[in-house]
Amino acid sequence: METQDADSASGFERVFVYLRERLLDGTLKQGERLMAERELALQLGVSRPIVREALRALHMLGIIEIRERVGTIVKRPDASMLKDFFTLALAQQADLIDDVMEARIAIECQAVRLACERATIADFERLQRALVRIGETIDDADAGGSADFDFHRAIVLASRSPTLAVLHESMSTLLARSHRSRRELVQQFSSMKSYLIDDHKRVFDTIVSRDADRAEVTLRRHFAIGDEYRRRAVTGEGDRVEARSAQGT
Amino acid sequence: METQDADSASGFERVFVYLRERLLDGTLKQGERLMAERELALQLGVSRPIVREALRALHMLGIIEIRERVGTIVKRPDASMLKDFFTLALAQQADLIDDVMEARIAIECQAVRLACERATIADFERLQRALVRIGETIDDADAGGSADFDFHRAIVLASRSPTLAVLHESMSTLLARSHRSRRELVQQFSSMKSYLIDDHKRVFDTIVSRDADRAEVTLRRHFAIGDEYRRRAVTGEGDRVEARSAQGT
DNA sequence: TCTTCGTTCTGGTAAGACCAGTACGATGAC
DNA sequence: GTCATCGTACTGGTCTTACCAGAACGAAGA
Repeated sequence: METQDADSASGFERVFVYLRERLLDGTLKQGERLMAERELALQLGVSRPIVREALRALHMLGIIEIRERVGTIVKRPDASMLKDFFTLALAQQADLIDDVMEARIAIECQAVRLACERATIADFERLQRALVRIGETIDDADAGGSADFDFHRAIVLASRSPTLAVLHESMSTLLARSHRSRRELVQQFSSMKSYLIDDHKRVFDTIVSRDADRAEVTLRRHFAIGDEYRRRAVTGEGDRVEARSAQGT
Repeated sequence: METQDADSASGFERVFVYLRERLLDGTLKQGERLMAERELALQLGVSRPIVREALRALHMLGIIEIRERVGTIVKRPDASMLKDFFTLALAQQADLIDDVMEARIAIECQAVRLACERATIADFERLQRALVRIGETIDDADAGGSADFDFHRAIVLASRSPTLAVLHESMSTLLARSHRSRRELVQQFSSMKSYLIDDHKRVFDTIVSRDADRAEVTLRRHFAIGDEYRRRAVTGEGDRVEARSAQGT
């Protein structure tokens, strides 16, 4: 007697839309518990499995949290599902990685600008720590890649932007892998060690100086140089070219 | 006799992980159909509703497509669920909108750079069309906001980056609303008309000139000016200030 | 007042069934 | 032999009923 008007749409759609509307119009607020599955099913005139499908869908969206034997509550939105998405999407479309890297550059370049405005002492310290670790792990591809990644993440965190952070984090799986493989080039190009250390230091300095424009330029150049190394590795130019470029820089 | 071996994880988790692995290791490729729900349930030793939950979850991730009475197929990854996410996330955290706007700026600034490298004639034409529409709809908040949005979307499309496009698109709901509300300021600030027309034109010109650095600077300034108008509107400065600023610019 | 216990509620899952279209092979007409 | 038609098997969509185990919470007892 309550839901037969909501025809046309499938059961799942009905439940999903119903819940979405409740979330959008503020009827369901963060931290609140929503109806029990059974009650929801009864009220919407669908079966419980259908309700569960809709809840699972919202759960994947990072909007609700399903606590076993407790209930379903609205949680702080969390885009961690993007991680799964990027990972799976990449598996289907391997060529996507360069594309994602471009998006990552977008995120970080904006982040470094905001970081110049908003970074706190704690952010500086985190950046500093990452910087030190980059120096310490310069000869270790694994730890080095991890340190490199931490530095870049520290930049994003320093931007104090949850959205940028979550987007960056979503790409982390890919980024981490990329950082690591780039680190393996260190064996090939001896000048890379100083590049890795000095260039990150430069980026750090510009953030400390709070000059957004220069920070972005520096970071872009940092990416460009890294790309250049990778390009050279692909085209087969090795140590020989290395010597020249080392003094050229 | 079927499930006790698959320990620890819940039924849903088992199915989800199973499918994810298949997708990651290439066993399931794009366009392929996966097992029927019943068969999947039988093989994994879970009930069909559980299988359906997992399929629904993957569907939300934009990885698979469920065709009624036909089957479930692996499709080209599609991040359109981000739209739902941002919309719902914003409803829960209204303060997130400025944050999302910053992410949007990140996307567009990178996009405009790439557009300078990659834009085709078709992209220029699309930008041009949007530009014309901005001029035509300058007095209409609705159509004007839409035209404005189209222009910015055209920039992202010109970047030829699927990832940037999908991220931008995900924020479209919020952006569209924001563009519209900004357009209402036109009534308040007469100088906004020329700003809207000239500034977009300037951005367009820099893209045509394929000067990435200048394009980004121009676009950033474009955003900054828009922000400035909004700031003034919030602080209550209206037409009075307007006259001065008009000649000041 | 604090502890303990048990009822109740909750999510997790299973199993079986029916519906309505789709896909496709078999059958029949031409 | 070719083509149109027709069944039938299969598929997803959904409902129903039922049981489990742990959490929550109030009542009863120490």
